[in-house]
Amino acid sequence: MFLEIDSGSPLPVYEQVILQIKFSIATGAVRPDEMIPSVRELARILAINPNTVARAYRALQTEGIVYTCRGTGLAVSPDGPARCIEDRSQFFKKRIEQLIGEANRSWLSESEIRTMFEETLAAQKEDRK
Amino acid sequence: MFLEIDSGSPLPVYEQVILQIKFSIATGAVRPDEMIPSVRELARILAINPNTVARAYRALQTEGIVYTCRGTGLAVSPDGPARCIEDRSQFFKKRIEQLIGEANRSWLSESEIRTMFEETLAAQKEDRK
Amino acid sequence: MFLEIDSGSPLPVYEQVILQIKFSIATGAVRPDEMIPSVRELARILAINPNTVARAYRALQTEGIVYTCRGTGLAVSPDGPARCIEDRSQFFKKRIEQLIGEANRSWLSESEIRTMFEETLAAQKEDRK
Amino acid sequence: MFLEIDSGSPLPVYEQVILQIKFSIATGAVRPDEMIPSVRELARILAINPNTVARAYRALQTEGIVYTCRGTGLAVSPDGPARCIEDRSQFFKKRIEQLIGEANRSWLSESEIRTMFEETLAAQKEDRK
DNA sequence: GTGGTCTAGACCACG
DNA sequence: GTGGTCTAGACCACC
Repeated sequence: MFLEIDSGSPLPVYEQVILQIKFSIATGAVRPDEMIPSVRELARILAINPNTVARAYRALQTEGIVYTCRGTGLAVSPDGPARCIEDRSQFFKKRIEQLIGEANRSWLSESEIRTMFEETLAAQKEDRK
Repeated sequence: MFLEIDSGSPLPVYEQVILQIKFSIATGAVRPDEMIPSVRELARILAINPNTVARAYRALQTEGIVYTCRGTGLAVSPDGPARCIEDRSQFFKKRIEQLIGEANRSWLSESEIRTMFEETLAAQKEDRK
Repeated sequence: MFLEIDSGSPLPVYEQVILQIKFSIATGAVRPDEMIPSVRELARILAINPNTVARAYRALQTEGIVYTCRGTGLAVSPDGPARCIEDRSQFFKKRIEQLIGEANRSWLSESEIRTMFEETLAAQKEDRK
Repeated sequence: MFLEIDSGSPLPVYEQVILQIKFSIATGAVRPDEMIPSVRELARILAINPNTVARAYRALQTEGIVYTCRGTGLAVSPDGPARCIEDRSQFFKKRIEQLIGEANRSWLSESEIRTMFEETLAAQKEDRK
């Protein structure tokens, strides 16, 4: 399990934690009934306030992605992976829809936006090498 | 000149106004030294708070995209179009970088994100027919 | 609109706030599209921390009971009343089921538990006179 | 002696154990000077943490409901039954008072709450058939 | 050790 | 003025 917080992102930290945990579950890094890091531990690792982590965990719990084992911590729900894969998909679909919607409203042509997209994709691919 | 506000968007209203005005200038809908709508008029047309419009106009002014004609209103600067075209480009590049950055952090593959992008592009194209 | 917090209750304060707001909506004290008290105001009235109120309000929002008017506050959703009436019902049904379940497990007879119930009902009725 | 733990209950497990033991004593399933199950045995039977059972037993001991037989275990005090019957009564009275108090604060009418109560009573009676 | 609640106070974005 | 985020630190219940 490997989490990454981008403090420069417009997304609030607690939402990034939610997403990253979901992604970890979606990719199978944490399996059903396995425990996720404790609030305090994750807070220490990410160097953020435990309350921020707790808030993210609370959201995951009310969503039914994880469940509490009283006194011992939080574990991934049996149907967690399926939901997380779906969520990830939905998340990016929404973002892309917004992006393209704005492009349309700004009269950017289809080919212009596609070019930008492909260029950025290629550039980031290069970065990761 | 044709503006469109999406109240459901995560972008704050005043930013949408800024963008839409810039886009109008970039596409040539308003030309240098032409006047843009008054604060009150635009607020009425878009059914939003005049303060919000005023804030957007203030930003455009400090950016030098528009200039004041004492007593009569605001007009597009001579170098407005060039700057707006550049801004629009920068705006979308940043958005796309964020999107792809998040996709990477979530372990979404290049082909998955591209598929989503192309599907949404095709879907919205269909909608506009 | 009239809210009452019982600091001696086993229910956490923020949940009491959620319930009381829901009850106010259920009984029609606040109508759809009407605004509910601001976070700071309610915190002052109830003499609790604004964060506690904010947490309750956040929950109501994610439940779709209220919606945000950016920069101005929170208002009751169109379908808020219906949902709140249903919620209130569900809440008490669950509590009663738990109570009677425990009574059964403790081998308390039906008549014994009914007697207690009616006595308490009568006693509290007397109190309110 | 027959104990039942509801892991979905909002009551903590150790309290459920205390209650169930008390109820067993109240109904005469275990008589004065008879021994109650050992910590390990009960933990095994209920499939819960021995620490949880130990905590419940400690509470029963400090309340004087049970006493230690050095080296052999715990037995019911001579005045155990009387105290347990009283405790059971007090427990349910408190619960009912809370329930009706909340119903009042939520503006639920006397007849509404009574109807719910009687319906649940009838439903659970049906279930046990 | 675990999560959960609550307080206090700072800062930001929005209208 | 509004809500939203984040930090810091205290206290509690549970296992």
